Amino acid sequence: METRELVSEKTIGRLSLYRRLLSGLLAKGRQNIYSHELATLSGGTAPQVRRDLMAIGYSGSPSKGYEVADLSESINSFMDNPDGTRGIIVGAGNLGRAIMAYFEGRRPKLKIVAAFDNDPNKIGSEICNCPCCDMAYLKTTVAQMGISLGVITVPANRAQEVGDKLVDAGVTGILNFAPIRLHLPPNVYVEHVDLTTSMEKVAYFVQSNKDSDVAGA
Amino acid sequence: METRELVSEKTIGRLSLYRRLLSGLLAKGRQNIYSHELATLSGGTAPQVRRDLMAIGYSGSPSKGYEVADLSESINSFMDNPDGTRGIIVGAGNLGRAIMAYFEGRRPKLKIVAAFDNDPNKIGSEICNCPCCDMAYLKTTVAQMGISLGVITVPANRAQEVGDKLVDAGVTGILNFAPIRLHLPPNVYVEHVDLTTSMEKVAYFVQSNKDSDVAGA
DNA sequence: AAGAAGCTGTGAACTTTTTCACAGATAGCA
DNA sequence: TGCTATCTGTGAAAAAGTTCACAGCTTCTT
Repeated sequence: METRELVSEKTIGRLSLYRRLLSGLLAKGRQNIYSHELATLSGGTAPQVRRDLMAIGYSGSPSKGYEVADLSESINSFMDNPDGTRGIIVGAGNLGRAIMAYFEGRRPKLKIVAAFDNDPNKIGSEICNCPCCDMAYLKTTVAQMGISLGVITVPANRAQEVGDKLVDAGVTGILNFAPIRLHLPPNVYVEHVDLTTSMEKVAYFVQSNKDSDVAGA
Repeated sequence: METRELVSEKTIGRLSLYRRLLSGLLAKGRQNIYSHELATLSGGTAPQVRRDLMAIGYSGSPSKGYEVADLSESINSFMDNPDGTRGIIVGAGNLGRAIMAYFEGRRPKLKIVAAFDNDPNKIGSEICNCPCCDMAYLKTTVAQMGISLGVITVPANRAQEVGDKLVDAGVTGILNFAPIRLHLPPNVYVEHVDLTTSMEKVAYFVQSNKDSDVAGA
C-alpha cells in the first residue's frame, strides 16, 4: 500500500541532498539538469542518481534530463509530511543551541518548536525563538503540540534516560548526538550522529595517507 | 606492506565506538567482555564485532572473551598516529565553537590546535584554549604546526573555497559540516557530516512509521 | 577424567548497494 | 526525412557488507 518502506535509508539521505542542490540551482534560474550533473554536485555517480529518482517514481526526458523545479517538488512531496513535522531538542548546551541556530528556518515543513533542559538558569528563557522548558513538561508538550521527533544533545550518561522519556512521551524518531548507542524499541527510528567517530575516522585516514605516498590524481 | 587500507571505513567507525565503550567499562573495573556484549552496547551483532576485531588482528580467548584493557590498547595502537594528530577548525560560528568545546580534551592523540575565521572581532581572541587566527595565516600555521586535519564549519557558500585552501596548505583529511559536497583531490579524505540530511532522514522515517501502525515488539 | 556448556575465528551463504551496459527515446541537423 | 549524438530507464553483473553456522578451544562440573 505504501511504497515508502521500500526506499532505502541511503537513498533517502541522497534525496535530501539532491533537493537542496536543486533549490540552489532553481534560485539561479536553472531549468533542466542531467543525471551526470546532479552526480557531480552530489559526489555520486550518474546511474546512482537515476536509480534514486527511479525509487520515487520520477521520470526525466531523454536529451532534456530532469526539470529542476518539478523534480524538486516531487522530492518534497515524497519526503515531507504534508502536515509538517515538529521536533523538540533535549539539552540546551553549546551543541544543542548551535543545532537550533543551524536549523532555524531551514525547511518549512520541519521545525524545532521547543527545547528542554534541567538547568534552572535556562528554563524559562528563549533560545532561537523556542521556549526552553523544564523536563517535567516534556510528556505533556509532546502530546499537546503533536511532536514526533526528538533531538538529543545531552551528555552520554543522560542520553538513554532522555531517549526513554522521549519514547514514552510518544516520539517515534530520534536524532542522537550523544556518543553512545541508544536502546529503544524497534518501531522508533534512531539516527546517530557521532561526532567523535567522524573525527576519529578522518584522523585515521589522514594517517594512512601519510604512510603511502599517493601518486597521481 | 600496510594492512591499513584493507580495513573498511565502516569497520573503522565501529572500532572508534568500541574503544569508547571499552574505556567506560575499564573505568568501571570491568576486565573481560564477550563479543555479544560489545554487540549489545554498540548496537551491532556478535559476528560483526568478531569480524571487526579480526580486521585488526586481535584475538580473544574462548570462554574468557576479550580483555578490556588489552583490546582497548590494541585499538588505540591501530587507530592512533603515535605522533598525535593535530587539526584546525575553520569557521568559529555557533557550530564551530560548539564542536571545539565538544572535542576539547576528548582524546590525547587528537587535538584541535587553532581556529580560523574572517570576522575581525573574533580574530585574536581565544576559543576553548585555541587561538582564533586570520585566514591569511592558515597556510603557514598548517606548515609550522604539522597540521594534517581540517574541520570546516563555515556557511555552504564558502565551504569549497575553504576546502581548497586547506588542501593547498597541506591538509589531507577534512571533516566537513557545510551542507554541500566538496570537490577535492582523491588523496584527501573527506568526511561529510550533513546535519540537515540527518534531520530530514529522521523526519522521513517518523512519517512512514505513522502511516503503518506497527504491530508487536 | 570425561562430558557439558559456551565462547572465538572464519569459510560460505546471503543481502544490500553500486555499477555496468545497452535498448529505447528525443532532439538537432543536413 | 533520415542520420547522429546523447540522454534516460533498467536488467544484469559486480562489489561490499553482513550474517550464518560450525569446528575447535577453554573452562567448569561432576
